[in-house]
Amino acid sequence: MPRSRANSRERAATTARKESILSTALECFAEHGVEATTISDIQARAHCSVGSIYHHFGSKEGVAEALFISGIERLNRGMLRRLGGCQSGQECVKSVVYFYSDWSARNQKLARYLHSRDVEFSPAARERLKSIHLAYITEIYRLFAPFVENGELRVLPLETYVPLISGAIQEYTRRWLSGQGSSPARVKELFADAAWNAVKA
Amino acid sequence: MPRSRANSRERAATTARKESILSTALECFAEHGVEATTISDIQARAHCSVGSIYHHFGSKEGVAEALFISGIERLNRGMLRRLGGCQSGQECVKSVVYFYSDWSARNQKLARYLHSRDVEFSPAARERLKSIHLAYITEIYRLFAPFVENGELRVLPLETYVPLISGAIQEYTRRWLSGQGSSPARVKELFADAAWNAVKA
DNA sequence: GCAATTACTAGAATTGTATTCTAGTAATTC
DNA sequence: GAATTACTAGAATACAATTCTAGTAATTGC
Repeated sequence: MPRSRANSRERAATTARKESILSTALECFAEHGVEATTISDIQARAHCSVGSIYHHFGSKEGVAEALFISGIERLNRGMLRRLGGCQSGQECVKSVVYFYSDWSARNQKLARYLHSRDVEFSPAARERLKSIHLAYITEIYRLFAPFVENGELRVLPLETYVPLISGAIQEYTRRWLSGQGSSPARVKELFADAAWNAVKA
Repeated sequence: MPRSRANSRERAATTARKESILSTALECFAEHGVEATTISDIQARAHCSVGSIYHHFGSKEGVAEALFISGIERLNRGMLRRLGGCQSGQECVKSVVYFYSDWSARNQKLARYLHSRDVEFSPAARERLKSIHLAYITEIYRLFAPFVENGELRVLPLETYVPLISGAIQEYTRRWLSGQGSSPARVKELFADAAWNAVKA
C-alpha cells in the first residue's frame, strides 16, 4: 500500500518536492511533449537530482501517470464540489458543461495534457484510473438520482450520462486546445442546452 | 514535394512495403504502446531493415504520425461516402453516429490508436491534420448545407456541428475501447437521437 | 541524548534504443 | 547499356532512461 492515503508519515519537504517535480514535468510536457522531454530537463528545472525523481516515481512513465492521475482527481473533485450546490436537474446538467468549459480554460496546460493520453499507461495505472472513474460516476449518479426519481431526468444506462452530457463540450474543448475554433466560453450555452435536451425527461 | 500526391513514380513494391510497415506498427503499438515499441520490433515483424523504415518515414515519430494521418483519412473518407447517399437532414445526422460507432467496432485497434494521441506530433504533422480536418468539415458542411437552408437543421457556428453530433458517441466509444461500459452498438440509437435533437431546427 | 533505522538525495556508471552513416543492389531513365 | 535514382541493409554512434553506490538528513526507540 505505497501510495496516496494518510501521508502523515511523509515529510512536508517530500510532498513539496514531489509536487515541484510534477508541476515542472507539466511545464516540460506542455512545451516539448512527453517523448521529447528528458529526465534531465525535468531534473534541471525542478532543481533536483535524477535519483530523486526515480526514488519518488520509479520511471519517466511513472511521472507521466502520476501527473495524469492527479489532474483527473483535481478535475473530478472540482466538478463534484460545484455540483453539490445544485438545486434542480437542469442546473446540475448545465453546471457540468459550464464547469468543464471554465476549468479547461483556467487550466489549459493540464487540460491539454489530460486530453492527450491514457492509453500508453501501465496496467496498474489503468486500473487506478478505472476505479477513480467508477467512484466518480457513482458519485455523479448519486447527485443525479433524486432528479431521475422525481421524473426531471430520463432513466438511462449508467455509463451513458457522462458522454451524453459532457461528450460534446469535451470534444469541442479538445479541438480548441489543439488550436482549432474559438474559446468554449463563446459557445458553452449552446452545449449546455444540448446536454440538457439529451437527458431531460 | 515529397509526399502523398500522384505517387505514380512510386514503385508498387514501395507502396506495399510502406503499408506493411504501417500495419505492423499498428499491431506493435496496440500490443505494447508507442513508447514501448522499438524500431527493432517493427523491423523484425515487418521483415525489413532499420534503414528501410528510416528511408520511408524518417523517425519512429514519423511512423506514428503517418499511421495516425492515414487512419484519420480512412475514417473521414468512409464517413463522407456514407453520408453521400443520405436524403434528409435527420438521416444524415444519425448516419454520422451509426457510421462512427460501426467503424470503431470494425477497426478497434486503429480506432483505439486514433483516440490515443495527436498532441505529441511535430508541427508539420499538426498542420497536416488541421488542414485535413478543415477539408473534412468543409465537405461535411457542404452535405449539410441543403438541410440548413430548407430549415431542417439549425444554423450554428461551423465548428460546433461535429462536436454536437458526434462528441457524445466519440466519448462513449473512447471509454468502451479502453475497457469501460458495453459495446456502442447497444446504445447507438440513444446517441443518434441525442445528436439529432442537438442540431434539428 | 544517542544509536539505529528509515527516508531521501546525489551523481557516476551502465544499458538499451533511436538515429546516422557507409556501402551496397535493383530498378529507371536517357 | 551507362548513368541516375530509389531503395535496402546492417554496422557504428550518440543520447537518454535507468540502475547503482554512496552518501546525508530526519525519525524512532531506548
